[in-house]
Amino acid sequence: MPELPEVETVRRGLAPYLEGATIDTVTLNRKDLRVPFPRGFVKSLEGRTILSVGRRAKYLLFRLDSGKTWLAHLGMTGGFRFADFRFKEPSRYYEPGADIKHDHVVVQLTHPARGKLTLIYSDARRFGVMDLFERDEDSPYLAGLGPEPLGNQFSAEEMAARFAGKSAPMKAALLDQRVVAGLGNIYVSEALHRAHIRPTTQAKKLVLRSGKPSARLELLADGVRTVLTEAIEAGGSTLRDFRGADGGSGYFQHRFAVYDREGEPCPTPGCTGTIRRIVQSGRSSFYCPVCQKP
DNA sequence: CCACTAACCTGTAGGC
DNA sequence: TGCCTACAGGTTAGTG
Repeated sequence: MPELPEVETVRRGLAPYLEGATIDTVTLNRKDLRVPFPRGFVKSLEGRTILSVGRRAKYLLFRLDSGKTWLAHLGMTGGFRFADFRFKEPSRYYEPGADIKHDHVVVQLTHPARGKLTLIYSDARRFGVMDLFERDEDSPYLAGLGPEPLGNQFSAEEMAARFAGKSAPMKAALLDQRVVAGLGNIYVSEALHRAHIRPTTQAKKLVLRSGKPSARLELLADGVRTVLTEAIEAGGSTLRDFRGADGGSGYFQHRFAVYDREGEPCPTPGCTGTIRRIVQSGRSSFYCPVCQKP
């Protein structure tokens, strides 16, 4: 579910409900997700007010009035929702019609204007992560991340510097969060298609001898920015009101040019190619063999 | 340092 | 219907 546009959509959905809200109770239904919850996690959240909901790459950052930051990563299947809840006992909730098997974190909050809310983190595969830290520099998850693709630091020149001498295929190079932070399997295929670059092309081939980016690398920087921006706009339009949303609906309304379209005609104007699927480092890549050059 | 694989975990879709 | 395999939006430890 979550690459950068999805996480940003979640952030925008959560912010109006969480900013200014005070956390009353936190219930962990297990002791870990991909890794254990940090020591003192519950105690550090309870009683605190959320000042803002931010995002870095695919990480959500809840800034607390204590100065600490609650970090959440959604992994593959993680999502937040506000429950239509009933409580039988203080720590056991009941939600009509919901499959609560994978609800791992239940947060009760009070918002000054919206009243009492129950926020639930659900994650079937448990590839998600939660952490707590004082300063962003202290977080092993945030350290080493490359530039935000929609920020000022990201550019073709920046990518050229990172790609110089790299023989790894572009697919792997763009999935590397140290190069650009926030792309995932879908948007790597989409951005490479826009730039007419094959996922198998070696990263260093897009860097000129002078060290400057090739024309296609310039196109790629634009492609990354535009595809992410368009996806955020598509997600934001249907998920603005986050209540009851499963975190994924709406997102799928964004139309992918090549992802999961094996056998379909290439959508590039005038192109006669057919989309192909290949596997690189265990993951699917989709591309057009006609308009995406090696 | 680089490139690649396996592993983490559960659910689902498709073939037979 | 059941059984089996392949695969799924992510990341990281381990290997050569």
